Amino acid sequence: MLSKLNPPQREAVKYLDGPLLVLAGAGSGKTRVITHKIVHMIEQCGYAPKEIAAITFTNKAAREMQERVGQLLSESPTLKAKPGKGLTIATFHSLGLQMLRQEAQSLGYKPQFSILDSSDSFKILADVLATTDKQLLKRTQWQISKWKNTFVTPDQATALSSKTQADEELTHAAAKIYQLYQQTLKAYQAVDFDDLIKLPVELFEQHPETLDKWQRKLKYLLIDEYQDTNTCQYRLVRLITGVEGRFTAVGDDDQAIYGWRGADVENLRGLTEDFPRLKVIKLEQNYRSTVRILRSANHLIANNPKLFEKKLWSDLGTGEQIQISAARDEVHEAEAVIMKLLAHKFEHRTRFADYAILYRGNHQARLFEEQLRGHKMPYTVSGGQSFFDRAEIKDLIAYLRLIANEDDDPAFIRAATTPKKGIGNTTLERLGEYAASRHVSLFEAAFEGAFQRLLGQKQLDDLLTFCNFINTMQHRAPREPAGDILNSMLSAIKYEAFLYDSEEPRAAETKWKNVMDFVDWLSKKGSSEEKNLLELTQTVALMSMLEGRENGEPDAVKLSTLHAAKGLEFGHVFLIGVEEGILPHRESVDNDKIEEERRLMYVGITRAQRSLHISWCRKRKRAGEMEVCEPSRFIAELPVADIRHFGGTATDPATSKEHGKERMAQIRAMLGKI
DNA sequence: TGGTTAGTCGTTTTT
DNA sequence: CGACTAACCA
Repeated sequence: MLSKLNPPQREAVKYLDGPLLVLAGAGSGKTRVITHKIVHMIEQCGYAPKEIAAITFTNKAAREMQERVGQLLSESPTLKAKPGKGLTIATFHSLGLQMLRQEAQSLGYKPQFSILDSSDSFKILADVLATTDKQLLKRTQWQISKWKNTFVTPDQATALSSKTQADEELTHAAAKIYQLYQQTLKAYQAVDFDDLIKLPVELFEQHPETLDKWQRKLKYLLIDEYQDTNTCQYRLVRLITGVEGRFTAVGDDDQAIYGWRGADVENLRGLTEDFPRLKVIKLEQNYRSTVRILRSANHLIANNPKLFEKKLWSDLGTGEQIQISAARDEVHEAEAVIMKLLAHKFEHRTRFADYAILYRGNHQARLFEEQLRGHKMPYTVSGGQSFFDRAEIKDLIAYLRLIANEDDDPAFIRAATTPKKGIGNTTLERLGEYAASRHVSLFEAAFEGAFQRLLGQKQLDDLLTFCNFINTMQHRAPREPAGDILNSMLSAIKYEAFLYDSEEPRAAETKWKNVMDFVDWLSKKGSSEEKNLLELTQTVALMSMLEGRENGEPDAVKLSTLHAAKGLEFGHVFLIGVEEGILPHRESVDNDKIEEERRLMYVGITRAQRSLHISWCRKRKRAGEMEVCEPSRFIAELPVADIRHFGGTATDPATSKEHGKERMAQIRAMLGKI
């Protein structure tokens, strides 16, 4: 097995004498190192699968790694009998969830606590702050998250704020809100994403015996995308792997693109200080891209200060020049890119799946989706939570959350009111007031006689019908298959009829299809992992549907944000909207975040194996108004010899129209022949 | 209580 | 331009 690796890769796989940091440039085979190391440890070094945990950054990466390890294990001649069962391959968040679920009691939570996504916690904050000021709410949310990730308690936050002057009042207010927010979460028996990492850390620091238990359980950690680790996650790693540092961290400082989420590249440097015995291995051979693509990437990233010196090289041939096209506006850009893609596909006899269209912000996908649909081309959009953000899915999840955890008031409110079932604002307001005065959940309050006397007969009947329904589901959930319960729940609440009542037929149809997809996916997951509905509910909060749907469309053009594309590779990449204000994003330009934007561009470029097309618009519609755009400064940072402009450059707009037309006609003619 | 309508508001990236 | 909200009627 090791013969398939190059010398530094092999060294990284075999090294188990102490903490190891693998600095792996883009496309240098870092996943390969992790997967082979896992198998090597099981096969050659006597590790049991359940003693190893590999931590990835996204669910997608986790699933991919799971597959690759499974593949390697099944090929292994010595391990025929032993499957990789018990092996942990998970994101930080789902590992945290696993720990939290088992240790919930010692933190004052029940095991079936709810997990809130950022929009849930946003709503809670809006409630607590009693404001609709989005800016303020966003800032507060960000501040609280930052406090959580640096282990500042509400009390400490209050003390801290008195030292500063400028936004003392603001910070002080935020500290107060922080406290209320935490109390609210506890009352709902809910945790937010930050808590999933933070609470295990606190637990381990306060209960050495629990830490000891987990240290003995997880003997070795492999961490992917280490440059994206935040301080909290790093602390968790240090706790689990102990002073000996039983871990391999794999990362690339040039691909650090999650600084805004609290990830700190300093954690990479911190490793060398915290673990003096740290061994560093560099992987510098790129197995992915042509020389031109790689040279462009290197040339660009050379404008950033270096943390670790490394020189990536490739022997995959020079390859084509990088094409840089200017489009008249964003509609033309989408049109031109799709045309170009079709022509390219025809010319090179490739598959749809060989192409990716990458962009900075999710909304940029829309026009391209329209074009792709118009041309009947198969495509998939990856962009994280979009599926779970859909109203119809959130509706169902609200029911699931309430069934699993009756203290979850936000879920109660959503489920009680969608679809409408005669429970209106007045009823809920009274219920809320009563529940608050008695310090119980909405669900519990509904059953109390003192409250029931406050309602009219019809209101009470409607409310109790709903609560009794939830009660029934709570009893059935642990016993029956997830799929059965979901289906009977859907018919009980008449969800399909509700959709067709309140939507256009077409919209209702797609929504209902989404619901059915969701149900299918959950029931499959339930039976394959032998989990009941209650257990599934928590994991659902951490999933993005992407993985469930990807299987459906084997040969499709991939649309993805640059963030979501990290770790993936594509034969041919279109990098779109490469303009000032978008690729170095407006907000980042002011805030000293240019370097991270450059790394984002770097990530985009290095996704490409064979060809790269960059496009930008001379004009773009923004909030209904046409706005003049400039090409991104990053385009000027590419090596001149490796790029070729189409449709003119920033300083040379004259040729654009003629050339564009000519090129378009060419492409149309070519397509006509098919 | 629930649906409709006329205004307002604002667009990074994700677990 | 479109998504989301707050006041307004049935």
